[in-house]
Amino acid sequence: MKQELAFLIRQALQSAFEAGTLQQKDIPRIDLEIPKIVAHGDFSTNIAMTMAVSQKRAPREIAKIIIDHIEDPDHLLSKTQVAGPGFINFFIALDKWHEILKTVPEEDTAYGTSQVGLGKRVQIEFLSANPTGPLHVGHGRCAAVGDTLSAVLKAVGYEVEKEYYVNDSGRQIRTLGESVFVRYQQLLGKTVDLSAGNYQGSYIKDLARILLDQERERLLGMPEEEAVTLCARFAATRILAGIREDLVAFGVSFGHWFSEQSLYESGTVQAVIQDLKSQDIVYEHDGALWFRTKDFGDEKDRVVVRANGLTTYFASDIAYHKDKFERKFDRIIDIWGADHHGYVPRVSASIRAFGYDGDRFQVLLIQLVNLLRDGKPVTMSTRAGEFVTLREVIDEVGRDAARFLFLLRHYESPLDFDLELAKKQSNDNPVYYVQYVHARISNILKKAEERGYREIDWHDDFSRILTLPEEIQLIKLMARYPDVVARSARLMEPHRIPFYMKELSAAFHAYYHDRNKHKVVSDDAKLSAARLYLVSAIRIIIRNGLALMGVSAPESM
RNA sequence: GCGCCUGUAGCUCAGUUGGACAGAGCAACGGACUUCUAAUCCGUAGGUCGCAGGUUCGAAUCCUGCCAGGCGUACCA
Repeated sequence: MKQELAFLIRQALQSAFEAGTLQQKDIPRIDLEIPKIVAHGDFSTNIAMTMAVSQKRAPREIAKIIIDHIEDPDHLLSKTQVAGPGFINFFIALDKWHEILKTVPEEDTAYGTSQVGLGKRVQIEFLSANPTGPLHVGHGRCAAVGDTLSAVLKAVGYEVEKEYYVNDSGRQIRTLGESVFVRYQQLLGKTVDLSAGNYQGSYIKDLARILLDQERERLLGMPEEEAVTLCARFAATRILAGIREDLVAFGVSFGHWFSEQSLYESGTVQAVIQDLKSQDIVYEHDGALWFRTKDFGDEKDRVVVRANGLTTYFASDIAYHKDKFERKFDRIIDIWGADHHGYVPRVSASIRAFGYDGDRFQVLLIQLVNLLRDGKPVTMSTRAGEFVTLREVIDEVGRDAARFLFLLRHYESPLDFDLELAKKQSNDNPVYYVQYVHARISNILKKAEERGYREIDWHDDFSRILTLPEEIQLIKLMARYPDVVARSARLMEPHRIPFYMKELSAAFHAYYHDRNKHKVVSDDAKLSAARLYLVSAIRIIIRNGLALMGVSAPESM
């Protein structure tokens, strides 16, 4: 509809140019927005004002000329007007809105989807929590945002691949192994203590106990190095399995799990370093091997191989991102916690150093979650073992509420997550407000079915029946949904979905509530059919939107 | 010090790429259940959009400088 209107305006400009009523210029970009005030029409454009300078004429004059040149063979518009300093307001003909209502149940689960992604392949890597401890609340936000963004991108026609990068190599894994080995020895009566750098959480003890059951005292007879390696591998595998279970409970699935260790085992990291050497992108200094990231936009050069011969985390990340590009994605999106933001320039630099198009790579930085309990901050640290797990949150608050709450904020804003509040609020939580719409409509449809109304097909009479301002308002809101999804995808802002859902829900609840004025199922069969069609369409959008968020749509509550 | 993010109603937050008188939920106050489910609805009240300049027809939005908070600034991951 917006596109149709933009097309009409473009044609009007063209014909004004040809008629000489406006000076021939390039046709500018046409911005159409939905005015806040109903009296300002369904769409509004500031085109006349932006053209005022180049045309050297008053905006209102230009607006008038454009309107005079608009040809509208399909009768899309019912009214146009020049307003304020030079806005052109457009009023869409009523039956055009009804045409959109008609399409909602026809398109059903596809309503809201589009093809703007053109089938391009996008890879989205998110969460990627180290397998050194269970997922905690902060991870929940990344998981919810990443998963919903994936769904949104898929809805607008991208081919989306979700990936989890498993940091199963390096020092933190070794530390994990050491921690477990200490606990294991303690269980066997040895007097060894955890060092400050070790993982303190009680889950380490649990892992040691399971290990003891499996291996008995076998590890004591091994060289320590070997025992720690065994502990590390055992623990990481076990923890990763737990993470997968938590993600199942949270409703998040990944198409690919990419192991950091595999980059070493296949020799990829070493090959990449050789490659860098031959291209003179790295140099030696103080015994270490440095990447010339500064030449590619980073503030300074970065170490790839330390003086002690060990590679840095950056080394495998270079190899990893090179691998991503070699997998020929059109777009590569990384979602990281904001505490990693200093890392962005060096990864981007490494990508450009290989000659890849840096614009195809984007990083979304999710601001951190501040966990509160009764308004007081709870400090979280995986290492110190002080954290609230995602699993606990799912169990206490529920998956639907948790996902909704995580999405209800722009990802660039820090999020205060108060556990007690989340539980207390569970009754006036926005997620129930939206789900309640689905339940209410489901109930109406059930009742209607008892009275003989089955699947209702569109009838052209409906556009003459559904004419109450509230009904038109609802239809206009429904018509906006595909735009909301497209916009959410383009800006990579999943929070737009729940905000829209709340708005649509509010409009429905208000409509539903005034049952004296417009009860859906009444004695008037035609009217009932039309309104049943309307509410069915609303239910479809609620269901589709909740699906994008990974939130269930209950039949009853 | 430098870099990234944030600052909008008492609280939690939106704000359609610079538009018309700044919006919602919660909290406060006053109302609505003989129902297609009140997990709902209607109304009242509440703002110097952190501060100060600048850009222009027009700024919460863009630029500059301050102020405040968070995060980062390793041959850690």
